[in-house]
Parts: sequence; C-alpha cells; structure tokens
Amino acid sequence: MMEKYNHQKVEQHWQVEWEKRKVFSTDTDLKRNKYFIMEMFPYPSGRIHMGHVRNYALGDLVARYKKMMGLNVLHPMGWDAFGLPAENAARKEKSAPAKWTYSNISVMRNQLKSMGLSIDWDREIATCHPEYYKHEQRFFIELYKEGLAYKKESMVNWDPIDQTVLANEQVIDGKGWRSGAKVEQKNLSQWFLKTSAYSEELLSDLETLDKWPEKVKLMQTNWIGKSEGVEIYFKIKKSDMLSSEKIKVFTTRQDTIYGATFCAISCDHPIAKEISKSSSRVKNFIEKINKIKFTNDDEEKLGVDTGVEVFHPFKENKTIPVFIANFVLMEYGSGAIFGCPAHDQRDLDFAIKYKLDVIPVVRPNSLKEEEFKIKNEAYTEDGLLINSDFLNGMTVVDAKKAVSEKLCGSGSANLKINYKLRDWGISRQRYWGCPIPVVYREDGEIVPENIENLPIILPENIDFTGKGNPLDKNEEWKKTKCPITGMSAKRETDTFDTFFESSWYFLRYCSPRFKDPFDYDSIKYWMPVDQYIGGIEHAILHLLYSRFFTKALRDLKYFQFSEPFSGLFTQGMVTHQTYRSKEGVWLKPDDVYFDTAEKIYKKFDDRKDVELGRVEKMSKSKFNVVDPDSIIKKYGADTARWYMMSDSPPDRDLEWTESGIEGSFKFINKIWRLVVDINKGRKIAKKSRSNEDYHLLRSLNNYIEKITNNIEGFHFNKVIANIYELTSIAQKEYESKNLSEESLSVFVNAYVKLIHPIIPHISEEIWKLFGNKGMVIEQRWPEKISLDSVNEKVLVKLAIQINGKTRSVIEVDSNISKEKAENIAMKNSKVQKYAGSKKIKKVIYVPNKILNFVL
RNA sequence: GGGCGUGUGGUGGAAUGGUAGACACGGUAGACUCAAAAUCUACUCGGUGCAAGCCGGUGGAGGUUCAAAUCCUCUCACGCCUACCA
Repeated sequence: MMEKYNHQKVEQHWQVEWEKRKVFSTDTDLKRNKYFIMEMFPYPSGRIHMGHVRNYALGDLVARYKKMMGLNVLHPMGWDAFGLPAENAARKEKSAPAKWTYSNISVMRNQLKSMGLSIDWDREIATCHPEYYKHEQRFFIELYKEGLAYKKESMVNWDPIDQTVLANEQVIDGKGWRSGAKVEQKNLSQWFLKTSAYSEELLSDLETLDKWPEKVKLMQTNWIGKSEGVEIYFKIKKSDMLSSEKIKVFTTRQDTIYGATFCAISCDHPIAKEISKSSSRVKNFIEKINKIKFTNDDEEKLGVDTGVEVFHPFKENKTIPVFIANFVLMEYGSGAIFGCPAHDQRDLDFAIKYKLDVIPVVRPNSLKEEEFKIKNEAYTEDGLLINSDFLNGMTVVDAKKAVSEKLCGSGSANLKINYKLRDWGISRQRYWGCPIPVVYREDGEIVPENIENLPIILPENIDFTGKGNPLDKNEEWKKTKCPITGMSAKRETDTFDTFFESSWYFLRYCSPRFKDPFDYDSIKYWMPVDQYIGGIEHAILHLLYSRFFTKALRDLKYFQFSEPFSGLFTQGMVTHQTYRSKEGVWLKPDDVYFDTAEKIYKKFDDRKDVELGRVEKMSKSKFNVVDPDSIIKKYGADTARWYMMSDSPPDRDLEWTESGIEGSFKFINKIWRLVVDINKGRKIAKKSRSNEDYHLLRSLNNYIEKITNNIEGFHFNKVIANIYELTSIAQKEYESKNLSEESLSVFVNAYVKLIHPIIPHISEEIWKLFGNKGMVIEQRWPEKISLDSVNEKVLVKLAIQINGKTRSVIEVDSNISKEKAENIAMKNSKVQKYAGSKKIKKVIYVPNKILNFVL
C-alpha cells in the first residue's frame, strides 16, 4: 500500500527549508533585470480571510514564475497597521492599540507563512512603527514648506454624545453608528494636501499606464473630472443689500447664454450669506436647507428668490433674477450657475417649480424650429442655435467658441478649466495614527517640527475610558516648546488619515531599514513596481493618493520617476452561497442541510425550509465566511492555492464551494500517486527513447507553450485546465505504453517546474523524490525539449465544411498543402453527398483549422 | 440620472471571426470491495433516430460574412461604480 501524501508534514518542511536557505532574500543586483511585484498589504485585523488568500496566491504565482524566468524578484510584505479597529478594541477589551496590533501581526504573519509565500520577510514593515512613520512626518514638513500642505476650515461629521469625529461610513441614516445620536456638521480647522495642484498631471499620466485595467483608469478620469468652460461675470443691478458688483458663474454651455432665465447660487456662497443678514426670508431658507441636508437625500429642488437681479451679458437692459438653490454646490466651480432650463434637466425642473421662463436656444438638426418644443425634458444633445441673435444657425461647438471670444474680449469672462478632484483632507481626530508634526505656539503661530526632532512618537500612557480623542486630553504629551524660539507650545493632536501610510510604503520596501526615507540607489534599481495586485475597491482613493505622493516626492527631489505602479491587476472577490430562514434571518452553512427527498435546503433544528440567498462576498454578518486557517490545516496550502486559481478568471469573482475545494484536494493527491508510481516504474523501464515515447514528449512541449502563454496573460484558470489535461495525458500514456526511463524523467522534471508557481510544496517534494539536487524554485522555467520527431508526423484535425457548416473532420499532416487537403476532402463521402454534382464556387482553407467548400 | 461591465449546459467557465460547451464541479452507470470510502472506466446541451446521422442551440430581434458566442444596429435582464459636478 502506497503511503498517502502528508501535506502537513511536507508543507511545513519546505517552508522551513525556504526560510533556512534564504531563497527569497533579495538585493540590488545591477547585472540582473529586476522584477518588483507586490500585493496590497493587509490591515492586521487579527486573522487572514479568503480575499487575502486569493490576493497572495495570485501574486505568489507570478513572483515564483518570474524568479524561475531568471529575474531578480522583489516580493515584500508589510502591515497597514494604523486605524480605527485598534482603538475600538482598546475601548472594548482594554488592550493598548499597539499591543493589540503587534499581536495580530504576529498571528497573521504565521498564517501567511503557512501559505508558503515567496516573501522576502527581511523587508517586512509595519506602518505603526516609529521607524516607519518618522519618514512621513518628514515628508509632511517638506510638503508644508513647499506649500503643498496647508490648513483650512472644513466640515466634519460630529457625534455629540461620543464627542468624536465620525468617518462617512460611521454615519448610518444620519446617525452615529455607536451612539445612535443625530450627527451634526461641525466646522474644524484641518490639514490638507494639495492634490489639486496635480490634477492635470494625474489625469494626463493615466495615458502612460498601459498595463493598468481600462476600468480603473476610467474611474480615476471621472473622479478627477476635468471640464473645460468659461467663467462669466454677471453684473448685479444696484442693490442696497449687497456690496458685491458681480456674480461669477462657471459653465461649459456658454452657447446657451441666450436661454438663461435665472441665476442660482449656493447656500454657502458669500453673496447668500450677505443677503441673509438683511433678509429674514433668505436666512430662514438657508437654515431650512442646512437642516434637511443630511436627513433628506432625495433630489427635490428648492430655492428662494433673493430679490437681487443681474444683467444678461448680451441682452442690453435685460435683467434676470438671482435665486439661492439647494442643488448648487459651493465646492464646485464658483458656487454659482446661470440657469438655462431648455437645455439642462436640473434647471428645467427648477424653472417649472418656480414658474420661470423656458427659452429654447438649440434645436435638433432633424426638426424645424416651429416643431421643436420643450416640455418636461431638457434637450441636451447637439444641434443648431436659435433665438440667439448673432449665434443663430451655428452649431453648438461654434457657438461656444463665439460666445467665449466675445465675452473674454470684453473682459466679462475668462476661459476656465475645472476639476472635480479636491484637496485631500488628512486630519483625523484619532489616537491610533501618525502624529502630525506641528506645534501651536502661545502667540498663535503654527510651526512645523525640526526634522532632527522626529519622530514625534505616540504616547503609550493613554486613557481610553473617556470620550473624544485621547491625545487631546493628554496634557503631558501635548505640552512642548517651539522648535525655533523655545516658546511654550502645544502639539497638534490630530493624526494622519491612514491612506497617508499606504501612499508610499512601496517605496520603503526598496530600502526598509535605511536611516533616511530612501536609499537613492535602491529606489532607482527597484522602482517602479512592475506588478501591483489588489482589490478593485482601491481603484480610486489609495491608487490616486499613491500616484499623487509619488509625484510630490519626485518634486521634493527624492527620485525622478512619476508613476509608482507600471502594472496593475485587480482581482475579484471571493463569494459564497448565503442561506436565510423564511423569516429572513441569515443562517450558517453548518445549520442547514440538503434534503435529497424534497430537493430543498432545510434547517437542522426545526426542519423548516431554507431559502437560498444570493451568492455574495464573504462577510461575517451574512455567516458565509470560510476561515483560511482551518482550510489550510485540513487540505493544505497547495490545495487552497490550487482552488484559488481554478475555475474563475482572476479578475472575476470566485465562488467558494465545498465540492470545489474537495476536488482540488483530490487532484493534489492524484498528482502524488501518479509521480510515486512513475518513480517506481522508471526504475524498471527501458533506458532510451523509442517511438512510443513521442506522444508524451510532444504533449509536454505543447503544454509548456500553453502554460507559459497563459501565465503571461494572467489566464490562471486556463493554466489549471492545462495542467489537468497534461496530467491526464501523462497518466494514460504511462499506463498504456512502455515508456523509457529517460523520457519519464524528462517529463517529470519539466512537469514539476510547471506546477511549482501554483503548488510549490508538492513540487519541491516531487523534485526530491526523483533524486534531484537543490530546489525547484532555484531552477529555470522549462523550455521545449528538442525532439527528433522526423519519424513521426504531426497530425492535426481539419474540419471539412460545406457552406460554413462542418460536415466532417479529417486527420492530416500539419503542414499539408491546400491542394492536397482538397484532394483528400473531395474523396470524403460527406463532401460527395452534399456537393454532389453542384459547382464549387470557392474554397476557403485555414491551415490546421478548416477547409470550407462554398457551393 | 450618468458611466462601466456581464449574459454560453444543472453549476463555475473554455472558445475573441474558423469543429460551441475545453477543463472542473455536480449527476448517471459500471469495475474494484463482504460493504463503504477512496480510486479507475464510460456517458452527461436539447430534440430525433436501432445506428451512422440529422435538426435546433451562446438573453431577445435584425444585419454584415463562405463562416458570428465573437463584428454592427436595436432591445431586454442583471451586476458594479458614481451621483444635483453646471
């Protein structure tokens, strides 16, 4: 009886061996080409989940493959270690955030190691370590000095009971997630980074990222939101209420200026504030809007006529009313618009409600002017100008140009490019984050710390029993001196947004223990990252901030390149079936069973019917989580890795099924049985090759090519299919033919390398079983073996079609000529039957694929 | 409202203009076994036929082509992102 494959023993053995022999340690080596691959680093929540397993299995496959291709591979790992959960745990379990975080890291590090990843653990970093965050404090000071970091008033979500600032996702239905109190908007002075200074570059450089998914680039493009238009100044008709003389309005549809029947400004517009001082009607309206802003998110348009009027820029003596409207945003453009109801749906809705004029000024090309009427739908398409004086008859494009020229020429407008992208607010009123290195002096001055004084370390003696930010209450820590004058001062108690840490960690991997932020030569050698792999949920924020950071650090002269990640891959989620009771309560998979008689799922306890929920992303609240740790223990890391690659393409969602993992497990064991068998058999086999061997060897060559191409193309599910096929061929050939010792060894030696990137442990074990020296991971990726195959023709299947419909399949020599193929096909009975005496009009021949007779 | 994506067997998915359903899961039957598990073998899109085969078939309707899951037009459904961005 054959010994069963013991995955626990084997996997542990090779993990120890790899570590002992420092196989994955890397160093700068200018003589070799580098390959920098990394996956998004995890938040140390306590345990890894299946999403991590998929992410790291994917990356590890590529990393091992590239290493075997002879590249100098850097594959590091770290921890995104600051964040709110550590503080929540501190409040709940009375454990210090640092202690909680480091203990989670050590658990998760072991879990990741049990996956058998080819990580250079010597480069491990944790962002909560002062030796990491001191560098970003330095960046902040340098950015501040360059004017790229600044302070301004900004609204935050404020929980009045917990006395704390809430993140957007902590506000549920306008209430604090923990206290349930109604969330208020509070104006706080906060730190910002000037991402907007790089809007244009962030947008235009997307074009250089040809190894990024189009989808991600599109999402970033939309987020940056460039729009070209004009700022028009509307002169205000003399009014007692106002000191301002004009209202600045941004538009991209200056061509519709003759259709303007009102102007609208935001509630937060300075003019609105000024009017509200003298008009109680306006004041009441603004207060009402501010109240319903966060409770009522439906899009009802509300406005109030301010009584102020402005002059139309082209129609002499014609005035239009100025409204304050809830749909005009202060944060975009100039916080004021002109309303052209005929050609903007929002303006039309507003005009109908407040009985304002609707003047159509663009008509569709297909309709005459008399036929064209605006009812409840604004016309936003292209067309020809009407009712517009000197613009009549022009196209939209020409009219835009004509209006811009005339208005700019007279000084009543400027060309203007607007971006939706706003500056990045980085202040968080939190303890567990990187302290912002500035002090507030007694005399009111804000002074950045001296770089020599860094790091500003988080205090350890903290009290989490109270409300609010513990740093703010820590008088001892807050008390300091001005680094320049020595005058007494107080520390900034806000900490950085955790996206700050993740915006540059890839750079730190290049020289993780260097005294300064970066060792220039290391950065120059390793950067940019060749392949970055992670979830699509970071398509905008993390990836955009990292791109911004890279450009900002470049401008601080740390290096010369502009983009951090030349290749990006976004993998899909891991999903799982959900179950719910008739009452709609989520059920654990263990609590339900399949009743084979009734063909329905039922609950164990009360035998009631169970409804199959949707297949959804694994989440604790839906009870559809599978724990990687127990899977790895039960089936082994190779099985888990194999399953992660099988079935679904890596960019799509992968559905976790019990039968799927079982199937993978069976296959791993099948591989083992087969190679053990072959190893025994080869010892009594004939020595050298004969005709019988060629089918196996030719298949091997064929699959070396397929597998290599599929790895290069990230078609890992197809790689899996290829290996299934190749294994099955090997098994059949071995059992049915008298193969030689030489070809069996050649086959297994290549096979073991082909499977290595996916299932490295069993691959090493087979390598050893066959008496080889060293390790598979140190070998070169297999190339096709040379075959003196002259003695056997390569036969291919050729489909014979009549009028494009396949009627027969013949086997021919792969390099057969068209004429020869035709001759053979013509004798085919099927062709005789269908073609008969009919005339053949045309013959289409695609070598090795089809031969089509058109009748 | 806007943008993007996806629709192929019982299921996950192959095929990116050239034999639709590779490979896997599940299922059915058989071999081995006292029995079960494991393993191995065969079959598994629908219709029809003893069979060789024939017919239909990639959400739906048209079109281009010798040939369409693939390209074009319209349409339906689902998913994701985003949202009063002037």
